[in-house]
Amino acid sequence: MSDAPVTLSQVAREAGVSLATASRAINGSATRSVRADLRERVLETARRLDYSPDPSAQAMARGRTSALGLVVHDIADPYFSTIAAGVARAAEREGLIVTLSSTEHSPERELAFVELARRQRSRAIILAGSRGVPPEALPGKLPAEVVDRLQREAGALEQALTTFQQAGGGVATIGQAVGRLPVVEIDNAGGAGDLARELHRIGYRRFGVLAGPPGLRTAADRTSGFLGALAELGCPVPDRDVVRGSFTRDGGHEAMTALLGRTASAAAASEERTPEIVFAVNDVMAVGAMAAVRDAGLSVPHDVAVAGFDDIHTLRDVSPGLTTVRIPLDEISEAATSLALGRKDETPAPVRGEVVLRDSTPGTAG
Amino acid sequence: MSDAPVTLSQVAREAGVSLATASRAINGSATRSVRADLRERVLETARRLDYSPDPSAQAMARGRTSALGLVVHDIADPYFSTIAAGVARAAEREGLIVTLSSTEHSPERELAFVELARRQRSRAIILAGSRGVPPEALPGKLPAEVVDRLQREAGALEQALTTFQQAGGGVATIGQAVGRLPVVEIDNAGGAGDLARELHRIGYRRFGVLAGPPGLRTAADRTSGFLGALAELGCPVPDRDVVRGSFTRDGGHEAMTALLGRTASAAAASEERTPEIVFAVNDVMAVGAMAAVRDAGLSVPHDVAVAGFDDIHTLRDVSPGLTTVRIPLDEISEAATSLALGRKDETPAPVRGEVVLRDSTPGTAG
DNA sequence: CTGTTAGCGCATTCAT
DNA sequence: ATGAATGCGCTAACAG
Repeated sequence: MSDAPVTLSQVAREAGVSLATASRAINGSATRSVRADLRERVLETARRLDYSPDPSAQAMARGRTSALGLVVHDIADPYFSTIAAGVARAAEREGLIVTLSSTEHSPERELAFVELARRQRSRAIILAGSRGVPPEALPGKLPAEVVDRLQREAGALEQALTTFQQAGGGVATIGQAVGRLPVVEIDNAGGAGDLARELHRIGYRRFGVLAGPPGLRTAADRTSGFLGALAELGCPVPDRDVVRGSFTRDGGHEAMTALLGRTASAAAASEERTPEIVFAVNDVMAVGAMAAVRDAGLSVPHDVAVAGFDDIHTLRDVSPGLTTVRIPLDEISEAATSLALGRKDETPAPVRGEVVLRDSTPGTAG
Repeated sequence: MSDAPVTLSQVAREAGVSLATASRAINGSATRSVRADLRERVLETARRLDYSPDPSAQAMARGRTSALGLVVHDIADPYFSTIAAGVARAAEREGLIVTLSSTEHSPERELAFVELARRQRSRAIILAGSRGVPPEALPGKLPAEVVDRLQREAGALEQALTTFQQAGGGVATIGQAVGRLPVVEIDNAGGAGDLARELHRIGYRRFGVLAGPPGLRTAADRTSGFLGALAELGCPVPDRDVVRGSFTRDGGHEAMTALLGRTASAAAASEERTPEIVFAVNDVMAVGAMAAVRDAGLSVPHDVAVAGFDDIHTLRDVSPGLTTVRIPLDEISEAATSLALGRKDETPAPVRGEVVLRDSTPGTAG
């Protein structure tokens, strides 16, 4: 019925107090305090008039909003949507509004959103799946142009985040660090190494890897951790069995299809070089890879075993169960929220995942 | 380096014009216009100073923000995250900021968010998975208390949305209508009926249904559409083979487990009444149900066939492929955004899904 | 402890 | 066509 929203001054007038008092009563000012009976009267009339503050006005007066920006590559990806759920829950508790940006893997959008968050004076911003220049460890040199572009993009992003932070905003990244900014780090290399050792222990020897795209540190770290551990075990993976694909379900499908095609033709010459197990650097890729195996008329794990990384929730429903490295996404997203909001002073220790063996890698004993 | 954001007045001063002129030059006022050379000068200095407007200030001056509110039950659910992706894409095109609320199935949060959107003067709000009082058609009477609560909740939600709309905000719901508010409707009953007829055609006769919870119209409509079509085909489903569960993956798992347990014990007495096929009212429930079948040591479709509804993306990776009713979620979420933004005058025709038969329901011919 | 006042950054009305 | 002035709703100095 009532069209125009109720304002604070209406409440104040109605309650017979000044604007300032009403504000303090409702908001509980840090410095000043309000007599109990007055506060009660204000609160009561506010309730009666169904008052609630205008966030824009508060933002202007305070110089900061109560918005929490969340940046993900693709909200439809279970990995990111799980993170989003955790962040949303934490934000709700803190009374913050979540503003979402699904960048669809575009560095430009990522950057634009960070800058928007700054001028909007968002309280904090959380970056999941952030980028970073790939370490040298990444197998296969990249063209100088590509490295150049990646560096430029990473630099711009870091610069924007730093500016945001200097303007008083909180920042946290999930996955791996961007510059020296706060991060809930995932020990990707360590987890992948653990996985490699475990798979080796249960008997696998001929490995393939579905690596991610250049420019994604997370992917690069997992790849190098995996390959490094195998090399130490005296079980190196030939370059030709490391196939790049995008960090998505379809990327996994394509990479696996390519690998299968290549090894099929090679099989005639020397059967020995067919990977008996393939590690995809994340679960959505692994799931796509499993589909590719099925599409090729083969079966997991009979013809080829598969392992992933992350342990996304939807894995409960894939069959056979996918061996992976469990990352506690819920905890991590909550931790990132706390970190971004300055609830924790220091950067927490890197999260090291836990290897979870399932039916997709039964081992070679049987 | 520069800490404080650049303001319009700084740009104006720097360009040697008044605040008003700068505003008009940058924003292109509706009524007034600006001389070309001046405008160019303003634009140039704005660019040079890296000016960008403060959304809160604009919101206050204009009386409306450029925020688009999105309400979903659970952002981690693939159904909703797909919708979110579509809405995010459309919003990006429109230059709007998406504010997300993952209500975790809480009517109170839903309501709170709608009210927040009003206070915040959001441009529009999109409600996915909205509630509604279940139609009488729903099998099994509900306790009067429950009906009462549901009605109260639905009424409050509709009231809040209507108020928001009267205050100038755009509204669209996805799924089924809330009152007379704009909606991109899904013909749930029709689609479920089509599915029932198709399954009947390929030979199935003994059906079970994993129905949703009371209070969810979408679930109720699908259930009644399915049961109604079967009744017309002379193939009614006994009440005992209609099991309720929550509208989630776990709900499907539990309901299927319950159904299997019940029929297992009943099987001793009369084998005939074991459902040969079970329809879960959405895909995530169906996927949970398939897991339950596996957990019981049985197999799909050999021991029991399964069908779902929605055709969520992640279905590509379940095996065997799940028969379902395909709903074009991408189109729908874009349509809903247009509708909420008033880009379309009239409510579009209800979307009727398309039955997609896959390996989970091979039929009884073989 | 309470009230008065001055902006926050911008769009817009009114004069010019 | 341009500029000066007003106010959006609220918080935070400043007085009392």
